[in-house]
Amino acid sequence: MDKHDVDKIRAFNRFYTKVIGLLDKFLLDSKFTLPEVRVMYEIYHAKKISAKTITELLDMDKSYLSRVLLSFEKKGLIAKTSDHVDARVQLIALSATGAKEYEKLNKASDNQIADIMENLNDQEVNKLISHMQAIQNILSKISK
Amino acid sequence: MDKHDVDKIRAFNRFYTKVIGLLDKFLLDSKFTLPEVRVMYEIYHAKKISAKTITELLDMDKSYLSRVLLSFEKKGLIAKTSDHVDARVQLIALSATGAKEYEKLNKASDNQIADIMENLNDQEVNKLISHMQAIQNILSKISK
DNA sequence: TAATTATGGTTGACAAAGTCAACTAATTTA
DNA sequence: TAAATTAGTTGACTTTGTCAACCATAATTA
Repeated sequence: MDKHDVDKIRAFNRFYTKVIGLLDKFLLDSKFTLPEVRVMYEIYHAKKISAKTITELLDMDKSYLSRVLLSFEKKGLIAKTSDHVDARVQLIALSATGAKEYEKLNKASDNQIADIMENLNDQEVNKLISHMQAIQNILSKISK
Repeated sequence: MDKHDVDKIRAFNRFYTKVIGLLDKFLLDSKFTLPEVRVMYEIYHAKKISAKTITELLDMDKSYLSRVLLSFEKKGLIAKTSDHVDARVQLIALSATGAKEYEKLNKASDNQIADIMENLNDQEVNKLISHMQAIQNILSKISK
């Protein structure tokens, strides 16, 4: 792989770092921080999940996560039930309130994306998505 | 733009957030922090640049940048010269030491990318890059 | 099976990253 | 030329993230 290729990949990384930063910035107006939103996402989609699994999925420090979860508990957003098989493990789930909050956030985030993509026509959107999927396909070979 | 499209875009964003996180993590082993490296990048490529411009390019708080630059100055990595036209402006450039440090970092970063991409064959690399460029093309219409 | 080691999670103490507002000095604008 | 703006610095602060010690439970092994 030559230097030129590397440069192009790094250029894309810088470019996309900004894109993500732009999108994330908007979340800052919500009641939740970025890592909080990510944690909520994982809980919401797993329905029931251990703290350990979340740290693995998000590559997040367990002490940090513990505090995030504590704050969720105080706000009544999650419920913990202990695992029958392993008493060390606590299974976390969103409460009804938590799920509602998450869905609200999620919808706002969807709208933000849709708003931004307004500037593209259908063909461009289709192409964009297929390029994204192609990248995921190629790169998913690597992380294995 | 329908919900399905939005989902796919957001999935890619999550995916690529992890990719970038993985690549960035490696920089943490260097003498510099992530924002420091980004600032060095801008100074290196502009050769001479004002703090203002850096804040715009990186969307960075000016007070934060000011401290980063201070730390660079203490380490002898940059030199400031005042602008002849506007005495409020200080033009920042990397010192010889600073440029050398940056190049070292940059090379290490290049190697990291090259290492990772080892797992792909030439065709995959070419496709990856062309997908990346296509995305940049499409999305650059938006940020305008 | 008793002692040791490993694991999930919490806590305290801290470091890094980022923000906000007030300020100085220079520059523009009215 | 007085008022408003701008580039950059500083102080005080919050948020984000890390590290190590610790507790309780579980798994391993002697």
